[in-house]
Amino acid sequence: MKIYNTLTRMKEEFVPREEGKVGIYVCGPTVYGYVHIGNARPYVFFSVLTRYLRSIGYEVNVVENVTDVDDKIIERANHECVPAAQVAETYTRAYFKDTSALGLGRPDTEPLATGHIPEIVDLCRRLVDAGMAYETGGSVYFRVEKFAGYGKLSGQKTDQMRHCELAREGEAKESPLDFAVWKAAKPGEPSWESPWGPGRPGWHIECTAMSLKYLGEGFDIHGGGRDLIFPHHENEIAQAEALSGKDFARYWMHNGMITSREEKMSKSVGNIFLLREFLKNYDARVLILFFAGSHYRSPLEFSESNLEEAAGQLDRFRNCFWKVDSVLAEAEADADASGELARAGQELAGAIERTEKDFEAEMQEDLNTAGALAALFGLVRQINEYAVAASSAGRVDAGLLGRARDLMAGQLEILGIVIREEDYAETGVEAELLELLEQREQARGRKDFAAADAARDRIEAAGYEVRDTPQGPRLVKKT
RNA sequence: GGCGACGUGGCCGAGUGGCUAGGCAGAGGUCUGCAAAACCUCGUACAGCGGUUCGAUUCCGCUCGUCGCCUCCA
Repeated sequence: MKIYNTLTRMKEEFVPREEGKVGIYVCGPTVYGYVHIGNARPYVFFSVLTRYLRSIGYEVNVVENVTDVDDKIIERANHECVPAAQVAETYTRAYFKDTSALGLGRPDTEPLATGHIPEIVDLCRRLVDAGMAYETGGSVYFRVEKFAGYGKLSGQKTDQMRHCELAREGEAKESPLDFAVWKAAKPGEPSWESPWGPGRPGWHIECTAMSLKYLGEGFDIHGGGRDLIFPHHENEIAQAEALSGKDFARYWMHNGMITSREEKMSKSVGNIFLLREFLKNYDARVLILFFAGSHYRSPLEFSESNLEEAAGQLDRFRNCFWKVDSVLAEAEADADASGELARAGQELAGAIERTEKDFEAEMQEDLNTAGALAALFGLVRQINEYAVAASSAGRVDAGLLGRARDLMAGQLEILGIVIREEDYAETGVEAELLELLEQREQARGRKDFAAADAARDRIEAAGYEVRDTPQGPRLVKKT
């Protein structure tokens, strides 16, 4: 398959380090607040990538970190007058809870920065020993000018950077470009013992340490949001490659930003929407479809109308599953079709083949989920068409229709969408509603449509749609 | 100032040197008492200006516009 590699700015054929195996490191959150929609995009996207790679036979190991010690966390803790560790713990727990609610499972390993202090200190020490970093005032800084490859990921040239010439208070860096790998602790800050006195990791070093620990030098894919390219990922590369001289990661994948009101969703702009709030109002799958509807590298506008559109797509899939189940339940199984049904069957068989091929081709092309989705909708149409023919013929090629449904379900699952019977099933409906439905039928029988509609309104108020089919009225749960 | 991306029909959003994206909304039709669901038909779009080409929305250049990064950020 092809993957766009930020490092080379090209789509490249994906060749893993070790045949059949893929190691992926994704930059997870810094836990100083609740996860917002923008944070959710990489989480969702890299889970799609993972499932896709597994579906084509790779053994995938995904590591997604949690940075639970950082300036932002300390800032927030000071602001709220609570220990930093408490802030980190609160939001780490919330992060697991909120993202789990997306129903996408978990990465294989989710290491915490604070659980890897020895590895981080060791990395810092080796950088100092190699002359790539230096200690001053209890902090350790990376000597950017000593690393020739600096800027290769972001395309930044060190001499062109617009940087603050003034060192911040307490910083005595040799060059403004240098960045902290270890920060001396100020009173009251969380700290760990180190050869340079009590301190804590700088931002960036935790990702280098943990990715190397869990995936090793030269692992396959490193991912995260575009906004991490510089300085975060650039610095990760510097820290790792300054020591080994070897490539740190082979492919760098970056998702585009979620925007809101045409601007990047970020706390500083004040246009964030929390994932937990979203999930109160929408099905998680609406968000997943919303993301899948555009290419992962493109910016994507988070808006009510765009979400409604995704919700409509979810409904379309759901209705298709409902129709398949209805037909399989109500039509007589008969693989020997003739006439109209035979023709529809042939078209469906063709659609199955085509969808399989198209979906695959789209995913192979740098995970073009929007194209893959389009392929799926083509299958939906063909399934619906077949269902109409089968329903009116009263016969169905159950094997064929079942294959179509399984293909649809399997591909949707790769994208992160699972549609279950309970999403539309009539089972478990309260007797009262069935009673109302019966009343409606009787009213319709005597052409008392006012009464029939009143009964339907009450059913709908209870959360069900009434769909009249050739086999009689059916109830379908509303979304 | 430097680096990078993008500008597609009413909206969202793929893609391509010549051949239907898809979804939503809209119009008409089929079915239906109505509705819902579904199916059928309908829109000939690619910011502007040049250039390359037999032919460009697709390649190149310029202009305009939007956005991201260069500071914390998914």
